[in-house]
Amino acid sequence: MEELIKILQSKNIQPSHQRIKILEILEKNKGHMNVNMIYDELLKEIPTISKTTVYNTLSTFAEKGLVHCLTITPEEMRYDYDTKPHHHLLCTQCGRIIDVDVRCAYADAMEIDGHSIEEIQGYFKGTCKECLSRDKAKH
Amino acid sequence: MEELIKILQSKNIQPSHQRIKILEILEKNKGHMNVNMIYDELLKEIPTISKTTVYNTLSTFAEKGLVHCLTITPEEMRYDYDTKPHHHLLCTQCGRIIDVDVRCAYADAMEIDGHSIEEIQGYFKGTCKECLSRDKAKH
DNA sequence: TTCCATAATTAGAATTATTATAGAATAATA
DNA sequence: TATTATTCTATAATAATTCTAATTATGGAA
Repeated sequence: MEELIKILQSKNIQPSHQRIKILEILEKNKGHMNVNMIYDELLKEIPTISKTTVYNTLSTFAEKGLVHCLTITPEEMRYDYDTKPHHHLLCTQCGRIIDVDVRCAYADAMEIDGHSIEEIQGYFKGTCKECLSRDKAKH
Repeated sequence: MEELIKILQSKNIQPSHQRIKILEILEKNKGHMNVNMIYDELLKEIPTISKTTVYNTLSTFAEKGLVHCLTITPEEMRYDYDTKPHHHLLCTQCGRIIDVDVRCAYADAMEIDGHSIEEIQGYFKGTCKECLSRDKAKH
């Protein structure tokens, strides 16, 4: 709790009740949640929470570098609390988004072809190993 | 014209009037068009074209491997007629999506961490060199 | 050519993520 | 306490995409 507040303050974000709870959810469910997942979790603790607040808070978090926005699934935004450079696999069978630790030559590059780089997004579409072995078991 | 038909047939796509015109537009405007850009171009030639047809056709093209879908701009899908592996830069200033020819170690990989890979998407967010030099000129 | 079956196209409605807006609640400050 | 700024909420607006049902085009067979 105290730690969460410190994290917010270190990023110049005023630690409101809602923001602390949203950060807490991101800490717990290290994953790639979308707004609805976060909203549903929040409802358990703050029944009056508004979805707009979730959107606003996540925008603020993204601006201040507390989360990364993932545009992987075309229909919705995902939020990644892990801001270290890494890639993702979107499993086309089970729909999960899985971290992939690739050694990307451009991970720390500041420019490429004369363009300046602020952010790298890399992801794969395919079938995750769990789905692969489940498929195999069927034969 | 004949060539466009051959391209469609080689991918097992029936060459209808609409599909040929859409392919023609993709050939001409090698870029990363969204549905509205394609739709607006089409209107000049087929005033009765339906936006649903554009969506359906592009889905078909993507299924058959004629185009790649780019989920870079969060608000809309982009379609890339260049299906050779390459990356993209989204310029946060002018909004353009620019091809970036990176030598990615995973470009031809079939699997990673035990997951099987069907598709790779890599892109950068930053400022393109044109915007950079325009900014410099101002000082 | 004419008929038939199938696939493609169309228009409009439905869905859904996200943003905009404006008022209410809360916190900060003096 | 009074004032002010910030945050939060509910609702409406926007816009991309999908769904649906009816219409039209297409290719093959008689």
